Amino acid sequence: MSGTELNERAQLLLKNLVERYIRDGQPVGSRTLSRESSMELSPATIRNVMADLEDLGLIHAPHTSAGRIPTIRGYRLFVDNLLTIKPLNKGMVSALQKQMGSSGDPDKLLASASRQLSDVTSMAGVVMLPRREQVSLRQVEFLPLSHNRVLVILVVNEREVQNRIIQTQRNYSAAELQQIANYLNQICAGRDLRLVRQTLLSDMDDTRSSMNQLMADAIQMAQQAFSEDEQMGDFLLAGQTNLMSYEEMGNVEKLRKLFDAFNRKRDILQLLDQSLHADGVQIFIGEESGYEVLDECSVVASPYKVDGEVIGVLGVIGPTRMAYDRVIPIVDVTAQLLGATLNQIK
Amino acid sequence: MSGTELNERAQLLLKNLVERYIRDGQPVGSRTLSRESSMELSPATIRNVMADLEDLGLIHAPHTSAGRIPTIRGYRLFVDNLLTIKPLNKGMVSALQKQMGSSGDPDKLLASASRQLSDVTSMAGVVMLPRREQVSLRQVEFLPLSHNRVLVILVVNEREVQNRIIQTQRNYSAAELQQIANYLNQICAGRDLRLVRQTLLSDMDDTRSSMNQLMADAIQMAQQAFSEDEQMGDFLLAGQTNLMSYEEMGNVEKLRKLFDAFNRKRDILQLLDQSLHADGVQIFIGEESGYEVLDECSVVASPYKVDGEVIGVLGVIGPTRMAYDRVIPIVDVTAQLLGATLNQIK
DNA sequence: TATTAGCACTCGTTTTGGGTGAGTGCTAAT
DNA sequence: ATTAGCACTCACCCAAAACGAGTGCTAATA
Repeated sequence: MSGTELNERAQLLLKNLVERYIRDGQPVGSRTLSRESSMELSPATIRNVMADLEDLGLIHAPHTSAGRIPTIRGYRLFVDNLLTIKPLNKGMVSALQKQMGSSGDPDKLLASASRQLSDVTSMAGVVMLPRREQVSLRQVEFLPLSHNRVLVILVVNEREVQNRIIQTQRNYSAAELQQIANYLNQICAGRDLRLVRQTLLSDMDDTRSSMNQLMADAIQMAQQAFSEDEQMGDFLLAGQTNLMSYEEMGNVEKLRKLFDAFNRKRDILQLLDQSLHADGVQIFIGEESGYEVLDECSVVASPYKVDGEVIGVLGVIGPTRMAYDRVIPIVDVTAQLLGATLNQIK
Repeated sequence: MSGTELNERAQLLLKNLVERYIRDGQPVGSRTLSRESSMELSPATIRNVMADLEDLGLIHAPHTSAGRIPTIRGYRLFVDNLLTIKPLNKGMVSALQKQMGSSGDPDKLLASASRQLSDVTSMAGVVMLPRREQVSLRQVEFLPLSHNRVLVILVVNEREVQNRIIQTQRNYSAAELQQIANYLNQICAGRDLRLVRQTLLSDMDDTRSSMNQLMADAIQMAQQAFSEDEQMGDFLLAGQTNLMSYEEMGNVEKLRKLFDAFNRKRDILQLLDQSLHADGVQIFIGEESGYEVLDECSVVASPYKVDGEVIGVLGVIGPTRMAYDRVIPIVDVTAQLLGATLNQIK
């Protein structure tokens, strides 16, 4: 019984313990477990087994005379080996399907997916926006504003519209700007934005003298207009407030730190990034994530694909004590549905 | 002493009481007030006055043997008649000025203003986005997508870019779309979007037969593209998490309701709307706002103007017990700075 | 040898109750 | 009109006691 291996009985007991604890949040003792678990064992026997489980660091007692609760390692073992996942029933799937809607707008879809995740799980839903590793320029347009400023509209990746405002040396007329845009569209359309920037840079040196002024201006303007976007990825979060109802979040100070992390975005993004190249559902339990603010949270995440290629990650953030058997398939299915729906409107 | 009028002494006492309570959050008793207030009065006398103030509903005691705290009406009287506002020192103003920055982008400005409000006051800062009562169309552009869908880019109000995706009857080539856009730009540019929609509607009936197919298509497309935006106003909120540190928000359930209201947006918008046509700083104390979630909050708001015309509202949301003498000028000045800065880059 | 009953023990939680102190309202004296 | 004096209230703190869920260990049992 000692050593590092777990016999079947111990595993089953651990499973029961974790399930019970997830159900009602109280430390579970030997008596309870004896009644609960299908096998007929006296509390005393169970106590012996639990002592072993504690030695292995899978459960621990918050104080001497309390029942046991799973440790992070306990949850891990549970999730990896012991969990029996409840497949979603058909109705559920098609409800999700329907509710996702199919508005032509991908942004709306992503938002709807994150809301759905949060609604269905009563936790926080998160959808990481597709990373635009390479952004291919489709079209650029310039409109004059007052005070030597120009409104730049970029259409990239076939369908995304960005706009920014740049400062110019002098006032350009609408016609001049049109000409400049035409020129840039000619040489840039369909090409990657980064490449374009490099090309322009060398172009400028090469042919500085040989170009007419307008062309030179065009290139200068493009430098500004195409400047690095700088925005590290982004994500949509829904249902943060759901997290406020869990007693493990009763501590307002912790809650605040968590919400601050959501606003800061960076940590959450880095974490989600880790699931980007995994396949299938990934689970980070408590401190495993490596981020202190997520100490008492678990993250269930899955990449979603369009055309067989991963373009983003979605998932759920909630307390460590969550119904993994229900949440995992929900995240899984939502990722698939989102992928499929995005595929349709591609 | 009885009746509904307050003599000078009672007012001064109330002022001291509110100031003291705002400073350290404890119910304040007669002894404290006797020491604190400059006039020489024994605690007993002060108790008599306080009894009167209580009868008038300006203060109340949380329990028999505690000091008094201001009621909503007490705060109101204090804010309206008793408050001595600390003007901001020059350094503060120019610091705000500088920090607001002057990036050409109005959106960034608004965001920066709300962040600033929250940083400086340690509460939540809010900036209501300019209402686009009438949106004048500057330019429209169509780009073909797959599956009979078209990406529409609208430039309205000289500088704002909107984009949406519409579904069409058949596939149009880029050239066709270009033609349609040209046609629409000709007849619509510079005009109000609502008017345009109406005009198109009647045009369609009038001249159905006389037009060529493409024109008819154009009008149909415009119907979709210009369809009512539907988005009720919007606002930018910063520093919500600041609110989590106030003990009056210790109650997580209340906090959750408040945050939900922030997400719902509607209530907050309606409240801010009320300040839209007021001039100068407006203050809603506790339940005065009429929204239950704001029971223990006050809102200090001010409209901001461009070109002498009010285009939005900004302000601060925090606990009822806030330093009004400091917050009011901050909101006031920020509104003016924001207006001025927007004016510059108009 | 594995299981179990029994038992002393631990320790968080709840209850009780006295003491303290800040603050009150009332009354009578100034 | 103001104030001193006084009895009273009540949240808060602290310690002791009662409680009870659960434990580890040991010895008996199948």
